Amino acid sequence: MPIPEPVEDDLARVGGVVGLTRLLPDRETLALRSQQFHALSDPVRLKILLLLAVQPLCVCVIREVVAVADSRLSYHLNVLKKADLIAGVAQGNWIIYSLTPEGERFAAALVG
Amino acid sequence: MPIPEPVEDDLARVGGVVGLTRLLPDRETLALRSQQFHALSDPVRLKILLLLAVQPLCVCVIREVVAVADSRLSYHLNVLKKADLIAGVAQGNWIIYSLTPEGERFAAALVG
DNA sequence: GGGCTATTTCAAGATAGTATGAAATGGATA
DNA sequence: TATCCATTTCATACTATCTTGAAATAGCCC
Repeated sequence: MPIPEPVEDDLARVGGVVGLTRLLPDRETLALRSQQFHALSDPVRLKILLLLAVQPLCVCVIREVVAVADSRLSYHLNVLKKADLIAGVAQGNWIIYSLTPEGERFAAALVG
Repeated sequence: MPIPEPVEDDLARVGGVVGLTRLLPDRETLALRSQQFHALSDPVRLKILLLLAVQPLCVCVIREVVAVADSRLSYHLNVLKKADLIAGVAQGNWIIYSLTPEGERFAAALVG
């Protein structure tokens, strides 16, 4: 395979195509990361993450701020939950959501 | 609207629902960020970003490592390009892709 | 110019993600 | 128990994203 020279020189230094391939994370890690990024690929979910970065909130408050239908909000909360970015604990009739450690990491990167 | 007490106390401190709403970025910023996250929500694109974090590469080398069809690779490169995470410069018959500053930011966050 | 190569573009179908409203769940209160 | 309220679940329609193979583009070399 012919390769442009400036690329070829550096490529040799990292062990060629084989060397590059070895630098990549395994399939599971890539799947996990892409799931996390997917969870943040929507403005509604991004808002939720940023809100929970301020403080834990019940669904009722989140709904007021984000202004979407109940079922839609629930759907997006679930996407974030499945990506392990947020978690909810029942408190009487309410559910209070907060960021997981992973969620904190992303929120911090997003703000900073 | 009734609110669970532990939430209500903190909520008052940040200015209630109105205060929370003001903390959120504007629509364009949210759209930009969600586009960036979407661009990274796929294992193939994640691989590409990580590869380009090592060094600039032509499509031919990326294809070897990622092992997908030409048109499919081109599609994913374009998603990353539209999100302004990578950029390509033609070099003779090749196109050499590298990370943009934004792409570097994400790659660094991903590795660290 | 003619042929070769790297990469992109296009159109089509296949798949995945999202919105919506109605119904279900489950805790609280009386 | 009956009722109310916050939230989720479900079914369905809709929309966006992805894959595939074939064709197009554009630079290089003879």
